[in-house]
Amino acid sequence: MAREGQGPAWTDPNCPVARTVDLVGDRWSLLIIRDAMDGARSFTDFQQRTGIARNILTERLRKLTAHGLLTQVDAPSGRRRLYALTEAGKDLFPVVVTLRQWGERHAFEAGETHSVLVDGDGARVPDLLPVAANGSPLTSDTTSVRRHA
Amino acid sequence: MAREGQGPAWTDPNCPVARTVDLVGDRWSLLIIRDAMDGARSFTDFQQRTGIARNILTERLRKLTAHGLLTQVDAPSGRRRLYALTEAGKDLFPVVVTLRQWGERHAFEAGETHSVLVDGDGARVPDLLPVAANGSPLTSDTTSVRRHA
DNA sequence: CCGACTGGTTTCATTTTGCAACTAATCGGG
DNA sequence: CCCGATTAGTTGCAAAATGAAACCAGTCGG
Repeated sequence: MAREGQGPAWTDPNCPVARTVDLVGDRWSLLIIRDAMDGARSFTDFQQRTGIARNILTERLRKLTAHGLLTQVDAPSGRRRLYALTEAGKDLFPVVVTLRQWGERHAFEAGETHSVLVDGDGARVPDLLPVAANGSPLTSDTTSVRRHA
Repeated sequence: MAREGQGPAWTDPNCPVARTVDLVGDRWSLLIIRDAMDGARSFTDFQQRTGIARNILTERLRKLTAHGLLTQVDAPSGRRRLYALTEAGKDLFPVVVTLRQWGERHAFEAGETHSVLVDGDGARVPDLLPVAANGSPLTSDTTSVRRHA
């Protein structure tokens, strides 16, 4: 692994975007999180849903666990180990939702079908949009990054 | 490259999350997008801000351009080529914001400082939270994915 | 014409990923 | 109690992605 004893080893230590990407910005982690949010619990659940190679899955589950996004819990009956999202893991929900909504808008051709996220009433979840403190919509043009708050 | 002539080659063709991750879910693409949103335009802008290897940057800029997230524009004066976000690229803003906000909440120790996203008035942008059609807050426990809408 | 700068490309070493086969522990019957 | 299936990995190896560094061509300012 890395990032242990001393050095941060972050790609860009004081940018929150970069730190998050360091933790979940690879080809599989976010799909594992997505499946966990959709009810996946066991090693084979994740393996079958994502199609990830087993050794890589092992490594990702360990990494996500090590960074506090997943925990291992003992199954109620039997001795199989199951994985569950921690609070930090569940808190990635807005990230997964915005990724999904962007994909729905831009990664499908006109006629293609795709899965849809719905609330408890079966209604489609509305698009998430950043707003200012006063409620007006924001874009990258109307915001800026202030270094080192 | 790949994903051209015929075969989809998507990791999970009918999941919008997976398609988005296929396009921008690598170590660098989202940081390039982040920097573009923060004003980066030229090859060396991106290279210096991210620290990415030059050959990889070349490849990423081409990939993002090929998929319609960036465009190349000729500079007003001189003949340098510049990159700008397309509408689809700008539309990743909510993704970058949620990644940033998650990082702020979970990827920093108590005392650490980090950059902050502010609106035109200099006020911190409020946390983005998925809500149902009726306005009530949503989590992964109160939503579900309906296959193939 | 000179030297610096920009936007790459090329080469090569290192890492990461993926596949497939193998293993160890449990589980469900019969 | 033994058999075969299932689960959760591990191991070895090949293929692909990444990174560092050197190289190169076309401006640009003087």
